[in-house]
Amino acid sequence: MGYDPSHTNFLKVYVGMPTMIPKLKTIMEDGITLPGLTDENGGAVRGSTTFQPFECNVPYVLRYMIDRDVTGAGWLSLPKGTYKLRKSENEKGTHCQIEADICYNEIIPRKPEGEWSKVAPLRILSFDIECQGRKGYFPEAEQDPVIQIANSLSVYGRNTGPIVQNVFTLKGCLPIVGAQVISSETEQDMLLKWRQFLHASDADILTGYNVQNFDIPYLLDRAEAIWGKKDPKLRTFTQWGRVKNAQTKKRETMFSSSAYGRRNNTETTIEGRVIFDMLPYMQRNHKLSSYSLNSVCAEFLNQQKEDVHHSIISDLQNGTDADRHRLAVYCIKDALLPQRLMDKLSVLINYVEMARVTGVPVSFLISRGQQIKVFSMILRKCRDENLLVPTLKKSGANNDDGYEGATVLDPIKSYYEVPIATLDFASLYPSIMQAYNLCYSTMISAKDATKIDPTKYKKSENGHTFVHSHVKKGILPTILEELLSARKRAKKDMKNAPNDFEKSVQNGRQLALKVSANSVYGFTGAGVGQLPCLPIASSVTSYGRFLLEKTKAYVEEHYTQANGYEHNAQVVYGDTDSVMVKFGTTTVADTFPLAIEAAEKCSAIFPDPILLEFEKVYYPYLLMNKKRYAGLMWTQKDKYDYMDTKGLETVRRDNCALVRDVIQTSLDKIIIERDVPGAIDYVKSQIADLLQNKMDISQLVITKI
DNA sequence: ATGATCGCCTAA
DNA sequence: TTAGTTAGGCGATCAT
Ligand SMILES: Nc1ccn([C@H]2C[C@H](O)[C@@H](COP(=O)(O)OP(=O)(O)OP(=O)(O)O)O2)c(=O)n1
Repeated sequence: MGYDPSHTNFLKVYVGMPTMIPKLKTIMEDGITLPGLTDENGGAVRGSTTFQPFECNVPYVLRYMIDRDVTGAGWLSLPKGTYKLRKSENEKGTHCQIEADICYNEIIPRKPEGEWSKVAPLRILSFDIECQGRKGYFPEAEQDPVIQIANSLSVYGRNTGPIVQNVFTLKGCLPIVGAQVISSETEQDMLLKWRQFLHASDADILTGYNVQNFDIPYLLDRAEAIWGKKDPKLRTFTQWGRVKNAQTKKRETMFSSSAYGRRNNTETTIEGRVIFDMLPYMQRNHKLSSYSLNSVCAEFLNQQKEDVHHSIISDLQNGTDADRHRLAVYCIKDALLPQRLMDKLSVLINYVEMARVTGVPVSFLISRGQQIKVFSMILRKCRDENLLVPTLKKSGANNDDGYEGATVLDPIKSYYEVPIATLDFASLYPSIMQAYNLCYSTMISAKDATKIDPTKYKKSENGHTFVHSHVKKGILPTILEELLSARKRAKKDMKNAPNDFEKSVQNGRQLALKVSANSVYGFTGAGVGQLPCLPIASSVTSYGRFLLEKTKAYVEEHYTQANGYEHNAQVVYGDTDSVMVKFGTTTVADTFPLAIEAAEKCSAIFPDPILLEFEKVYYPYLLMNKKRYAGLMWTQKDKYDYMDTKGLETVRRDNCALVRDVIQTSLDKIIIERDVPGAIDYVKSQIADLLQNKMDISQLVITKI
């Protein structure tokens, strides 16, 4: 399917969902407004109340075909309404801008399941460049030219592998089996030929490994260096997109979040093509000790790549056609691998789902964080319900001292050689928000509460008041319903996965949706954010603390000898939403029925959809400290699943290999073989070896970023 | 010597 | 319009 560039030009839409809000809709009887959405709670009411409706031209709406045809996100279409227009003057004339929150997410009807890839056969171009000279980023230097560009073009949803593989080389190169070799005598010629190929390939998605921060900017900077800013050839070269005459532009951005860390990125805009770099994808979605393409491929593709050390690249380039052939083979491999990773890990399918559920363009899923997703969902729902979302004032030093979080029960540290059952709330915080209808749109002030019928609201554990869902169902609970049902689908797919690898892919998908659901709660507690509302966040955690305490008390009071059970149950540990219970039973089989019953009985005393689940038994169980334990995990009566380790050195990445290995081996001895003396002997012998310098130094290396 | 604080990473 | 949340262990470093 060809791409019609006219779609990328300006599209006429109404833009809405203003952030400058004259007055919030009053939805309660008795004239009570909902402070969660008014200026009372920090919302800024700015601007006048009367503005004319108008139309405007919005560029970039259809920038990405993947969002136009597949996710439906990326639209700015909003209902006709009254919005504020901000005018500014400059030498070119009057410039108009709408003061509006962009609703990214008009959902387009989805094609039947499984057919979308036929509807939009996305073309993926994976590429890699090779530079001569020093390792590093020196595009201006004479001696550091781009010497090769390898490409692999494939069509998503067709399991045919790459439909085109080629390599552009500077100077001659021997033919390569399965790939086209296009040689140039000058770097300029090579770059222009590559740019021509890019257009011919008409890729929807550009991928590679670290292309975002290296290959793409290097090509652009290099082009500028060899042609100079003024040369029309530079203008030609940088037209990579689908809009005629549009230059590819890059800019430096900074992104820092506690989850993803601090990152400096180069963001490049190519009209009509999404840059989807596999390196940041890997860093965000997989916890690894090394993110080199080599180790990632070893892990996920069971494939090693031949490495050409950068110090000999120059010699090879200056050598014969056969030498350059060796380089090219290596380069092609590097271009192919990211695309294969993408395929194997179902990256696009999973990200398209996430984009659809949350209503943000796919590109945001790599370049932005959780806030934009939640905000986008809020805007979407609010638009449906005719609610307005305020723009809060830039809150300088807002809520300095945070709020109280979850309880972690004091562990009774021990090595338990009896079964310990784990009872766990399913999606605790999201289900709390649903059960108690916690939302911006349902919160009322204490003063207002006195004015209405007490059957209509409930005070949370820490004193904030929310109306019941029969009065007004909250926005956030509705959003959570959707997220959790998406997660349920993912969990089902995980259960039905044909093999372990597919299972782990589905597990990643399921976990990503879980994090997004938990981020709805996190969003309300994010002091630096678009719409913080600490009363909601702290109510959620206070309910959580309450539920955990109740559960512990119920189990310990109910499962007693006085009530006719063989032993008194004891909660030995618990964290946020789980309790570890020693029922006093000695076999896994005896523990199951008790645990199942306990979970059911507890669930019954809590409102829907709060659900306490019996998930697993640990037997044996080594409880070291808060957030540090290990145990053999049983989800079925007859055989254990694997050893589950939490918080111990073996699952941390800030240790040297020796520490990890020694602890892993001793844990194996203690928990699987149940040989404590053996473990002690082993550790002693290892220490002796260490003190006598018998250890390999590589075992002691701590790798830091 | 010893307790407070910081950096890092993880559990939830 | 950059950035979900709190709790908490453990080793290193600082302040006394
Ligand atoms: N990244 C996370 C993980 C957890 N939590 C909070 C909200 C969760 O509801 C609660 C319990 O976390 P769990 O890891 O047990 O996960 P859930 O209960 O949400 O899901 P499930 O137990 O169904 O896997 O802790 C959070 O805010 N952010």
